[in-house]
Formats: sequence, C-alpha cells, structure tokens
Amino acid sequence: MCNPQRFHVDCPSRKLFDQIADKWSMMILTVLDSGPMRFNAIRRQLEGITQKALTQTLRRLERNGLVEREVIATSPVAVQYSVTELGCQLKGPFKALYKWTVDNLDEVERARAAFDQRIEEEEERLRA
Amino acid sequence: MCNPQRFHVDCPSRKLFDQIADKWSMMILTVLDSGPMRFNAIRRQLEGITQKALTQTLRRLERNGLVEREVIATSPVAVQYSVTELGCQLKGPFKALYKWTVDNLDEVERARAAFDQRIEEEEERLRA
DNA sequence: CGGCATCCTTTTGGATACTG
DNA sequence: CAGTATCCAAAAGGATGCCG
Repeated sequence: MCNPQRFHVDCPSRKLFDQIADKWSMMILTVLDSGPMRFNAIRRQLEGITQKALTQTLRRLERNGLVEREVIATSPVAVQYSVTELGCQLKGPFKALYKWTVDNLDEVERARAAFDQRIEEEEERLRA
Repeated sequence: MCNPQRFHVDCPSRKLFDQIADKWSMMILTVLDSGPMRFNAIRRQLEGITQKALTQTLRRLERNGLVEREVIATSPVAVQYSVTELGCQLKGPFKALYKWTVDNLDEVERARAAFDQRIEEEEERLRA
C-alpha cells in the first residue's frame, strides 16, 4: 500500500487489495489448503456459493497467480485447483481472521445485543 | 468457524466472517488505528468510498463492537469514531493482508500478464 | 464434470436534496 | 458537520438451459 494511512483508488496495491479482500477468495484458499480439489468438491465445501460466483472467483484467483488450474483430460473432464506458493502466503492472515471470528463471537454478540437495545430505547424515546 | 474446512451458511462465526471480511471494514479499522477520527476525516482517507457506504460500514462496525461512536455536542455536532479493544485485535490480520499486497504486487502482475497471454493465445487458436 | 450464456430479479452504488 | 431520504443507474446474484 502506498501509505497505510491513506488509500488511493489508483494505487496498484490498493487495487490488488480490493481483489483479494473478499470472503469467497479467502474461503476458497482456506479450503484448498487441505490439498488440490476439483470444482464441485470446492463448491460442496462452500455452502451458499453459486457456480457463477465460484467460477468468477476461481478465475480471478488464477489470474492473480494464487491458484493453479489443471485440466485432466478424462471423460468427462476433471479440473483440479490447487494453491500456488504465492497463494500459500496469504493463508496466514486469512486463518488469523477465521480464528478471530471464532474466538470473539461471544463478545461480538454481546455488543450486538447492547447496540440493538440502545437503538430500541432511542426509538422508544422518540415515540414518546 | 465450526470447521475450518467446511463453511456452513448458518454457522454464527461464518456469518460474522461475512460481515468483517470486506475491504471497507478493513480499511476503516486500519485508518482509525492512528487515533480517533471524525466522519469526514475518515472519508477523506478512504478514496472512493461514498458517504452511504461509509455510514453503513461504520454502523455495522459499531454494532459488532469493533468501533465506538461518540457524539460531541458542539454546534455543529462532531462525531468521533475510535477502535475498541475488540476491534484492535483485528488489526494484526488486516495489516498482514496489506503487507502481502505490497510485498507481492510484482509477482501478481507477472502472473496476470502470463494469464492474459494464455487467454490471448487460446483465442488466437480458436479463430484459426 | 465443469463450465458458459442468457434472462431476470435483487442489491448495491452514486447523485442529489434536505435536516438537526 | 454528520447524517437520513429518495431516486435512478449499475452491478451482482440466482435460475435455467446447453455444451464439449
């Protein structure tokens, strides 16, 4: 990043950041961590993803050199995806994020309850 | 995460992950790292964000207990946002992500060039 | 099996105007 | 200043059908 305190839209690393800082990219890379996997196998792991989104995200990951796509010419064809060395380096930060969500879920839920109650009270006050 | 290898849509930590794994959240938290900041100050740092998106993201961050919102009753009012202790713990993983984009930009761009050329060649082959 | 193409719906984004 | 409300355009998401 050009300057960690200032994010310019046309900064190349900012643009790259925009491309990798999304949940599907992170989840795909995490899932592929356990080894090469085929298209539909990945899909089954990522509940809620559509084939369209999976295809798009895999393409972007491939283009950015984070995953490798290998076509195995059987019939019908099999396509295997695996994490590259470059993509491997991203796993650390991603896993730290996952871990955070697990470790802090309770505290977040307390915060939510408190927030929602503040809103509730606020609305109550306005109606009165 | 219920199981790091399998992401269920209704898993609470997966849902939480969906809420924090977006670029604006990450950038806001990073920008606020240097200290409390007012609405428009944050906005100026985050080139490309709209007021709508900033408001929404700040609300979500506040609801999840990651940032604190303080209204200072001057005239006109000032509103200060700051990172909570909880939000502070997320900075590590986020910064690791930023660092990765900077460190690996060159390699990613080489990968992109290679990918784009493969596509180009493929299309060439099809036209022939 | 692993896609791409199409169509349609829903969400998001941006611009503008207004308010305490 | 820090928003909310509104409206329109643009993008993303989902369903379906087809193909090598």
